[in-house]
Amino acid sequence: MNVSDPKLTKRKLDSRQQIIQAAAVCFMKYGLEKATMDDMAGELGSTKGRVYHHFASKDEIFFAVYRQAMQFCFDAVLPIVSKPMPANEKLMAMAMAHGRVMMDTLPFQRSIRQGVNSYLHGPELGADREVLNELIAQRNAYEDLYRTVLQQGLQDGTLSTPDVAIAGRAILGALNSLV
Amino acid sequence: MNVSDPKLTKRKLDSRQQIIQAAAVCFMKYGLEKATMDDMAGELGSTKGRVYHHFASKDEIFFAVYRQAMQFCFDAVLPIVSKPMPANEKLMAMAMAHGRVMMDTLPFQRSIRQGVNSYLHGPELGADREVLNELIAQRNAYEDLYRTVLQQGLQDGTLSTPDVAIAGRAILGALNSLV
DNA sequence: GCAAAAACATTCCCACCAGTATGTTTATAG
DNA sequence: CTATAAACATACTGGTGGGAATGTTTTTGC
Repeated sequence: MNVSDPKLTKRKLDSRQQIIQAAAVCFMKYGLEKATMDDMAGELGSTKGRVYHHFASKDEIFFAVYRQAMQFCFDAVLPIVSKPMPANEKLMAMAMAHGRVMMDTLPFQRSIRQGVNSYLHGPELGADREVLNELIAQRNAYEDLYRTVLQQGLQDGTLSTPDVAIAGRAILGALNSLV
Repeated sequence: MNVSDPKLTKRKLDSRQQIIQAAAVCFMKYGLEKATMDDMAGELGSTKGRVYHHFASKDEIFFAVYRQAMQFCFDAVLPIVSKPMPANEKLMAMAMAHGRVMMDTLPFQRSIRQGVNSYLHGPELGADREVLNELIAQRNAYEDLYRTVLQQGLQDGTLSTPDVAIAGRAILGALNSLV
């Protein structure tokens, strides 16, 4: 409520951010399940105690990494989407921006690639099911940005394809292959 | 050396084949690392003893699944490659055949998708490094089939693209997204 | 039919890791 | 300066799964 409150929260958030970053690196280096909590702690020269003080479980950490990764993508691409441009140029600009983000935040992007596959298998997760759905929804929203521009291109005549769905798949597939 | 020898080998191979099939199913259902040896054994109504009698380790089983998966792909696509056709038609036929194989041998294809990511992480593997390289080489050889046809299409004029490498990526990305 | 080996099943071991419990330090509040 | 809570570190536990050791049955070669 007084001036110390935001300072405290900032410290807390900074520490969380460090952990998320380290987790992303470990997920990329060792893989989703092979990366241990000790690995993450070691990555920041700490111990598990610190990690579990900020996150309840390994899953929760991965979710945080996922959110961060998607945030990076949205931050880079959304500004371009809102700009008035011919659809073909816009699509290119979006793809370029996407590529840049992939390079700049590689640990995060590779982590979520692994995670999507890993977390879809098995009926585990229990209460986290809703969180998972939220993250999947975010990814669909991001991919829809590209599909929307593709549609615009068909209407303004700057793009053409026999099949919209297939073309969308191909574009997303090509983009993701950059990882 | 006599007539019983091939019969014995056939029984052995059949059992191995059953295990490989069950392993592929488990890999798809539970994921690469989450699938346990007991899962595979349970899938065929047996126990670990049987599995470890035919395979030395979990890795070795995965390698067998990988080989099988690639074999399915080659068997389906190679006959088309050797046929005399215009490149654009040939590419379509190959893609169709690829799609069919994906549907027919889904457990295998999904397994190797997971495995490639999983086995690239970490400097483990030790002596299996060479086996891994062999499998990667096989996959590259398969993808080269598509790139080659793409090149042919550029030469005979039935296909056109600004950038061969990018187009190749896009095609493979689209094909793999079918999984 | 009878050794011998292959094809299994059963049982056990132990390394590993997520998560917990508890101790210790550091910062904040009053 | 003190008590109080947050931010860590340390030490421990429980379950799990890969793989080995060992037993049992079935097949094969003679």
